[in-house]
Amino acid sequence: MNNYNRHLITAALPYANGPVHIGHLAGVYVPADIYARYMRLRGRDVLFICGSDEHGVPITIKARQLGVTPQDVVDKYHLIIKDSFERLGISFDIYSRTSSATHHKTAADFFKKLYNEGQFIEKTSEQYYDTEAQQFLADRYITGTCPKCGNENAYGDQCEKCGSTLSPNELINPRSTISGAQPILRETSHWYLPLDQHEAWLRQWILEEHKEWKVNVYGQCKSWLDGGLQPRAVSRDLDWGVPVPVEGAEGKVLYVWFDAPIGYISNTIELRPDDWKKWWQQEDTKLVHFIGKDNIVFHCIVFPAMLKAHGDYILPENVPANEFLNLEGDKISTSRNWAVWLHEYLDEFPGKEDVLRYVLCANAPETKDNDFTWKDFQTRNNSELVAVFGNFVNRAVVLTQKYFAGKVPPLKGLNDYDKSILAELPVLKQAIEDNIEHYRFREALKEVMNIARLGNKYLADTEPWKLAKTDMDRVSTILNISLQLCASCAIAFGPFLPFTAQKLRYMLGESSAEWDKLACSDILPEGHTLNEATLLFDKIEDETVQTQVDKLNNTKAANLAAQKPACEPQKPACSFDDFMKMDIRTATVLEAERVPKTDKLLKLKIDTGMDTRTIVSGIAEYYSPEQMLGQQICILANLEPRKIKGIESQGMILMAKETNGKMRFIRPEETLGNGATVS
RNA sequence: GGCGAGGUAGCUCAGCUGGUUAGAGCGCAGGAUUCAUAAUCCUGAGGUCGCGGGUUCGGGUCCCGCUCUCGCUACCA
Repeated sequence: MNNYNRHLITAALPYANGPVHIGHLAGVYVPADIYARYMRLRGRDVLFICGSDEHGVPITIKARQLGVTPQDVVDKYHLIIKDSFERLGISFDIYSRTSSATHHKTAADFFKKLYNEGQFIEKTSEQYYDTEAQQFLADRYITGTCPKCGNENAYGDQCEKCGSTLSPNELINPRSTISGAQPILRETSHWYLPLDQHEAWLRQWILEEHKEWKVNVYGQCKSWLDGGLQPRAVSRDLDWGVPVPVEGAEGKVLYVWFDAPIGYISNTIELRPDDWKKWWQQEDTKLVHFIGKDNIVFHCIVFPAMLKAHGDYILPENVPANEFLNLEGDKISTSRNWAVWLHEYLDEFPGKEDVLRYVLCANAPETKDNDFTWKDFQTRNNSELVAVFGNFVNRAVVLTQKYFAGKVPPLKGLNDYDKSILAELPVLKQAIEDNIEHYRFREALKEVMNIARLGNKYLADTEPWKLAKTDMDRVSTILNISLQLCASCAIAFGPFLPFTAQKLRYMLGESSAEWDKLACSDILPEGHTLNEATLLFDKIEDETVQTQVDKLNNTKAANLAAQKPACEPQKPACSFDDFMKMDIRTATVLEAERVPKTDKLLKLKIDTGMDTRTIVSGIAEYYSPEQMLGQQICILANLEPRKIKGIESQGMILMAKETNGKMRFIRPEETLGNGATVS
């Protein structure tokens, strides 16, 4: 790190369509803040940049649902997010937003430069257009019948019922959610960033020059690069976002993935209008992006490609991405309200900001998904923060009040044991530094805690309360050392638990916060007056965490009740003639086998009475080939044949399906001859 | 099915480029202690390092196969 003159630290821009929860914190903001605070304490020149990501289709949809403008939505969440970060002590140098004028200009300029230099390719495609609303429709603005499960309310990009990924033109009966009209296909042109053209240097840069990146990051990048990169659209037809700054591009905005990371740059410009360039364009800046694993590809491949295409910018030196945090065994989910929301936590646990920071760091999902439980939260508070750290400080300070009227007593000679204790400190300091600089914050915090553990052991071994009756010189030395250990704690905990470190420094009579003093044996001068002993942490009682667990259980119960599958709503009326077009017949399964390399497909040979034919059906999750053999079933015989996995399927098996997904095939109440018509 | 990441003590997790009796915290058992928010300190029990092969003098650690979990992705007329 000595080759760098400044440290530019970014934390993933939170998307402003909801508040921040513990998953975001553990994955991104807590580690980033620890890193930023640490670098500042070490005297480095640091900028810690973040802000709300406020564009994109989901926000326009949320606005439409609520009957307000997109700006209203982002205003609301931007404030909640910004405020809650501040209260947790996340020390951004700036927390701005992508709807700012600075950002619009920066993003537009960025685009223009790439556009003018021919870094984009232009492609024309057909997309759905709503003639009533007079606009192109984003995937999410189109609903229709899912071609896969028949759900009538599938979105243009995804069916939430069966989970499959769709493209809008796969939908049957597409409808515009804006006007309800049937959209038409119309030509539109968009610009694409040809990622494929950047593949070669990306391979070299990541796979050769950054083998030190975390395994999850490196692995994900390699997977993408090996799969071959595709051009990616940088614009889309939407009225919310940064308008494409090109003539004839009315109604088009920058795709949110393109404008969002530029937010790091624009927020820096907003903060440092005069010298921002040296932060983004000089090789002696170390740029580090803190993100969650869902953002790896953007920050390691897409954004660097943008920066490289632009030409003036440096590339990130590292992208320490964390895995995900689960909550009480289940995936955190905003839509299911399965989360611990930061702003709620701050209200419900006043003064316990550091407890959350501690727990999220101590159990951070650095190498794999981890689980947050309230039980663990309580245990870590009670048996680590209270019992080890808080208790040690309390012991040292109370003993000093008792025997030396609250003044730091002098060192009166060190014995070998004293020396061995003091000798441990530089070792711990080194370990803390190494771990933080390699983004291992969990391990670093453990080493910090070891200072307090060392203190507890020192007191237990030397027993100053016994010596007080016989040897006050010894007591004097022991308490001096104990207080120096407390002072080291006050420094070392600074990046992790800023509020507590502050409180502790006050208790120690405004002791030093300088990182270089950490591990020194003379942080507190002899005779220095301490302030009154106060408790750094309080125990958390069973009832307190039980309340939180109950809250989650209620959420779970509510979710279950809400999900209780009613029936599918009835489909629109269908004429008798339409129905009669369908040729439904009885048939018998003669042969059945799994289609290789698929999870759901069975290939069936059936006797329809008229002929013997092949049908491929997605029922392997519910029926084994053996179970199907010899069964009489009903089929839609005159369905247009279609190739599935290279096999021509000549018909469809009729299945009954519950809303929870369970499927059973239909058969006549009594076995009939094959080819009997069903109506 | 493909790709990525995981599967190590009761629980939560470390174990870097292969090397002496596999570690930590919590929990548990026993002991010590009382300055401290019944906190602390010491000792101990507890693991066939997912399963099976292979390379090696030697494998949680490398290679192959299998299996389970999580994420992304494909198939679903």
